[in-house]
Amino acid sequence: MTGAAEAEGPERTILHADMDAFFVAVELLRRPDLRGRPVVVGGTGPRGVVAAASYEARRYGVRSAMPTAMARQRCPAAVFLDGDHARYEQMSVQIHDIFLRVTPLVEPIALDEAFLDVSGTRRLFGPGDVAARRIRADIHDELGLTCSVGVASTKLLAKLASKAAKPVASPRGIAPGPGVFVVPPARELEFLHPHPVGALWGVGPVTLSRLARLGVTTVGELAALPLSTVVTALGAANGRHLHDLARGIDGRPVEPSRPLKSVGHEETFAHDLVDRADLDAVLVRQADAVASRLRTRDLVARTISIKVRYGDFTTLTRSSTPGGSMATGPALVDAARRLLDQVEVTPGVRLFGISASSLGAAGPEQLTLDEAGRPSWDDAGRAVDDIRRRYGEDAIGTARLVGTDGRIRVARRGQQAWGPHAETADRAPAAGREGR
DNA sequence: TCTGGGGTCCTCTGCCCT
DNA sequence: TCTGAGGGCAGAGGACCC
Repeated sequence: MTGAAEAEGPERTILHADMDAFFVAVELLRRPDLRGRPVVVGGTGPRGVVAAASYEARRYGVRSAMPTAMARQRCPAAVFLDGDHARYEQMSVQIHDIFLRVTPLVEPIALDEAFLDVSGTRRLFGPGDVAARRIRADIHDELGLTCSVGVASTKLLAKLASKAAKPVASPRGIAPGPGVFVVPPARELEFLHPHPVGALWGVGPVTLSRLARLGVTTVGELAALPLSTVVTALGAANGRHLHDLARGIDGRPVEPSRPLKSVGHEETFAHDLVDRADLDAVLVRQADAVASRLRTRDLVARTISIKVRYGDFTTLTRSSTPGGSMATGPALVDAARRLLDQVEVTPGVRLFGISASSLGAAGPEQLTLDEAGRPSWDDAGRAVDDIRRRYGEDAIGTARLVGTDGRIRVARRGQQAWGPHAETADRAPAAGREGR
């Protein structure tokens, strides 16, 4: 199967391109001295998690999403680096541009991976495996990064194929992967069915244990079960979907653009917060960031949700749809405060977050007679956005965003992507306690 | 070992209305 | 007038993805 010539036929040809240890690879571009060493990128603070590990670190059992503390135990010799989300975003844009040279049908899945539908580009670029090799070569030559590409007729198979194309790290060493892996249409089930059932998209720990109770451990075993049994165990929608996937049925198209459904910010604190005033400062900062991102995309929200996670990890959410649309910081703050009022904070809050949903396009607003002719909060918000674009994110903010050191602290997307930073671990309530 | 952040989608429940 | 069925919607929570 590996590297085999692509079969002829009317089938779709879908590529799944996935960068190898992406965040680590980007860091190695500026730290080439670390090549060949175990490197871990992620949150280096007390509650951080691993975002990516070099293959050298994976030999010691370090995996992404693992608590950093555990990674340090498994591989004390590793170099631990704070992630730089903004830099990965920049690099992701360049990768995306390379994908777009091959086909306009590119569906980004994450910063470092995407599906590409190349069914219609055979005349220009040749069969799928040839297009895949071209993408690999361009990314390597122009950006200095390596990626693995799976080629198949469906998204699921292409994704599994890209995994088969990757290097494999084990305690014995690192086995290089083929880089491109093709699943010919005639051999799809032969490839798919031996995979562990957890390899299916949508099978997490809970579904895995439910399937284990049915004696199912491989995709082939799931495919052999009657649909009714699967639906009883997993529910109608999920059961049907997974049963189809297990039989190689996956008609999901590559979707280049999907509308955004929600915009949110959440933050885990280095130490649990017990003071309502501290949480309020976080709430204002997050609402400010969410409002700014809504305005950037010309969106308004009808629903606001808050999320509270306590020290024992129990998590609750509260949401409301007050009527009318929200896109300004003050509107989001007011709505979120009303929700926070319903929640007990004294047990100690580990994580707090705000999310805006039921999004729609921003349009002309119906003003009251009192509001007409006066500058609105929306105008003020746009002015703030403009000043931040010109002079930096911390150039302006509400009084509530000013810290005890007099500096303005603004929440930014991905700023704290993998847990609280080590250097901010002891000053979690970042903003001051003055009112707005 | 002790569990991030930003999302999407699904299910269940309760309420309101017809 | 009361009651139940059923649809639509909001809210809460769970599961999953990278």
